[in-house]
Amino acid sequence: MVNKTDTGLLRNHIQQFIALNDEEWSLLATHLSEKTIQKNDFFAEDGKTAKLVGFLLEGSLRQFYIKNQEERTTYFYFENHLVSSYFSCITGKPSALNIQALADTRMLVFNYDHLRQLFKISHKWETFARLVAEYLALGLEDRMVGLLTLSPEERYEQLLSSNKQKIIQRIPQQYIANYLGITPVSLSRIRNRFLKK
Amino acid sequence: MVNKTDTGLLRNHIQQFIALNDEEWSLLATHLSEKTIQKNDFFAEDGKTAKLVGFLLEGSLRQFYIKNQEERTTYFYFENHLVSSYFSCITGKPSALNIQALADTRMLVFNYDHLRQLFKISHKWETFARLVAEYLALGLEDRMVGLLTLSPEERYEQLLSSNKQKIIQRIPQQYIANYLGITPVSLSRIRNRFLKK
DNA sequence: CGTTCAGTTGACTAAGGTCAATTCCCGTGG
DNA sequence: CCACGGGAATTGACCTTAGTCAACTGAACG
Repeated sequence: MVNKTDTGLLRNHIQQFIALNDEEWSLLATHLSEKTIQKNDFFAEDGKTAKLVGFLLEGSLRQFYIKNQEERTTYFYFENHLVSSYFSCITGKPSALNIQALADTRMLVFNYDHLRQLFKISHKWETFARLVAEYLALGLEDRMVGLLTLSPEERYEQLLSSNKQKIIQRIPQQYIANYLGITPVSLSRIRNRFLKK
Repeated sequence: MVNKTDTGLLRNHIQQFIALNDEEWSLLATHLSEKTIQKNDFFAEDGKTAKLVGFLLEGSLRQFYIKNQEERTTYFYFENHLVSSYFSCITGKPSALNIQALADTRMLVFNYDHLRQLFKISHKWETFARLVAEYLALGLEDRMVGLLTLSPEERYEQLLSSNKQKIIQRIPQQYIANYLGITPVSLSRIRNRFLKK
């Protein structure tokens, strides 16, 4: 059911945060399973409590909130990254956000509650959880500062020159606009202005 | 030098995150000292590596970035809260932000490196560090979603109806405007529109 | 070929930014 | 007690840019 190549990718990913021997790794590895999501189906949905953490093997996902019937995209996920409705997992409350597959998607999944057990009994897994939270906070800070200090046009230019080329290459323009906090129409104009420079 | 009432406040604050017995507490308590900062002086400064974590006893501080010679306020600190240039502490790199006293300020301080030692040897302090990071990430997510989904006017209304009354009451309007991502002139107009409703 | 949906373009509107003048508030010194 | 100075906040005039709505284009697909 779960193949060794895939679990190896996840292990490598986690080992960017902490060093693991086989025994420590098996604490999580024995609880992995595989999950596929069809394009446009949801990994997490507004109002539902999310329990699963995923590790993306193939495909991509889009994370968004809904405010006044409008979507606001906050994140894109690609291969080799962990995916979760983080705040629902750690608080146990219903998710306020949606995570939807932009393409047919394959992932390894485990239950966050199991991870929670692990970091109660294992200092090392607790360290992992800390580092993930710190990593997340760093990313959020970055995004917040961008929204606070840059105009939509500057945010687009920053995206172009960032290491997030995957977003430019693989995400439809309307979602990129949404991610930048503007309408698709405005993004089109910004691109137009930008070409003329 | 450090009085028991003050350290008690910090212990209470930390115990909102984790339970501590006297021995565990003393691991940190023995490394506390007091620090005062005059109004307009800095607790952390752009370009300098920050090592200290503070616990605010009296006063208030403002945290801001500087982009194109303009300040962008991201946070206000009040009594009974931890203060630090978090990302400088955890990464060891120079701080990108400034933390400046808005009034004469008194705090307890300890060195982040000491805390880092603690969570290497103590699972419980590691848990504390995780919970702080999670708390921070939650707050940042909230702020980011606000910037992405609300207009400046809506952000101001949200601030009014939030549990952040201290900001309204104690922070000069120009800094509030900056925190909302707008100019003082615009905030003044928004307030004016708001009164007429 | 049509159908559909993403992206572009045009005309108009709304809201915040900019710059400058004015008012308000508060503390200081005569 | 009043006059003055300085900083914060307000107000007015004008500018810039994103939003809205609608029409149009173009590529993908059956």
